[in-house]
Amino acid sequence: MVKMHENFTGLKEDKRDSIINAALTEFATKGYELASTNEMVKAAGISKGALFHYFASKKELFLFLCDYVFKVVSQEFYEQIGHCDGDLLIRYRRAAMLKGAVYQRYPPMFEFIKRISVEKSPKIEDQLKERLSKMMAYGYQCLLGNLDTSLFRQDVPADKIRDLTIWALENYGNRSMELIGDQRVEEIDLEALNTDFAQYLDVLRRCFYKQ
Amino acid sequence: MVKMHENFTGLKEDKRDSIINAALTEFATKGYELASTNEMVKAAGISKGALFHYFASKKELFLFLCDYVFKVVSQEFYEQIGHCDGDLLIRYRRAAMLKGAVYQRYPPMFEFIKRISVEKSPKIEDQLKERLSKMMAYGYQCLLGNLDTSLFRQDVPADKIRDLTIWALENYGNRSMELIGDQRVEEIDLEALNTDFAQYLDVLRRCFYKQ
DNA sequence: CAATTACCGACCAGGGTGGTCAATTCATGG
DNA sequence: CCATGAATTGACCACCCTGGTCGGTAATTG
Repeated sequence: MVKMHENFTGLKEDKRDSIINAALTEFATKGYELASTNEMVKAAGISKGALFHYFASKKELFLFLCDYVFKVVSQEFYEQIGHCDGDLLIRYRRAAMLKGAVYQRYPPMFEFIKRISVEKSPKIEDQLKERLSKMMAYGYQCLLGNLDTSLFRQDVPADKIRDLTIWALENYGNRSMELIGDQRVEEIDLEALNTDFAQYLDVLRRCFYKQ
Repeated sequence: MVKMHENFTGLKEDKRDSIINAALTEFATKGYELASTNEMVKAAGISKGALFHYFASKKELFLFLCDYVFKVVSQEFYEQIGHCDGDLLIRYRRAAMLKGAVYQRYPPMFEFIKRISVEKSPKIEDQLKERLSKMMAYGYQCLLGNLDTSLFRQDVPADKIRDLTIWALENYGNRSMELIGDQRVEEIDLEALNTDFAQYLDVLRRCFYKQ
């Protein structure tokens, strides 16, 4: 009898992904306590027995997903942005592209992250908090560390410009996600999305940066 | 036997509010289907029988809350903003104050609205959608109708400035809500909150408006 | 071929669901 | 003071879903 996780990590990629995505979706939409393993196996197209063959318990599955998500986001996202450029807007454009790539493979991942960052179930609280704070600190550092604020216009505080930029673009990102949320992955018009995004970036550059 | 709602609307104000807030919170955190009437009565400090003495069913309670929330938001919020001034930033500052006032009386109200705008339960879908779209249209018109875009700088598109402003401030609002979410109502430092907010508004005015 | 592993799904006890209703408390007016 | 009717209670209902088990079958391996 091998360790349980090895049963799972040895699975074929598409099956593994479908289980991961089903579980992420369920946890993301209902939260830890109310998420149903029955719904997960139904959505993933496997049996109940199989799921508990891979993971000893719901809790173990959840924590595995956390670790997995954090690993993916760190490798595919944070590490690709970090310190690549001091220009906040360039960094953010890069972030948007990378986010799209992750989204294509694991659509529910960001919803999952959003959910677990407000999760309050005592059964997993401690272990989750620990993982989250590590993750947040790393993300914050990669996205906002080492910023070249000398690019900003100098007649207003740089930190305010930074905050407003992040907030506006975060909201823009969420709206885009919602808009494309219904469509199938193939039929998303990435071209149009990018030019639209570029226009907003251009406005921000004009208004917030030195001319 | 009077009509059920009249039983409820005739209640003493504090009792009524505590029931409303308990129900709003429960629906906001779990969504329609998973919200538990048992939890509501526990949080409101009334008996199960009392709740179903006021409302014939969970569904009727939910729809009552929708109507109630829409009435409050329309009267206390939208109508106080509408067309008061063409300046987007002035309008938004006013909106923030009003939001605070509503929040003091019904803390979970905005969470409830956020939740029902993504609610998908088929049992209430039609009736909810109808109410929501009416509400959205009215809110949009009051907040963004009749804007004086000639105040904006003219070298970038006015609609982009409007969008970015709204997004940034919306996010700012959410963060403030989260920050004060833990504190009790009395010990919130409104002074500090307002000056902080004013600083961000000032930056936006400097960067996005004609000088 | 046997042996081992991967997987299935009916099944379990326990707990939560929206809603009911006989019984009790309360308020009011005579 | 009681009589009356309304407000309120909470134990109770049948039902559904829960996380997890386990005897069995199918597939893989040596």
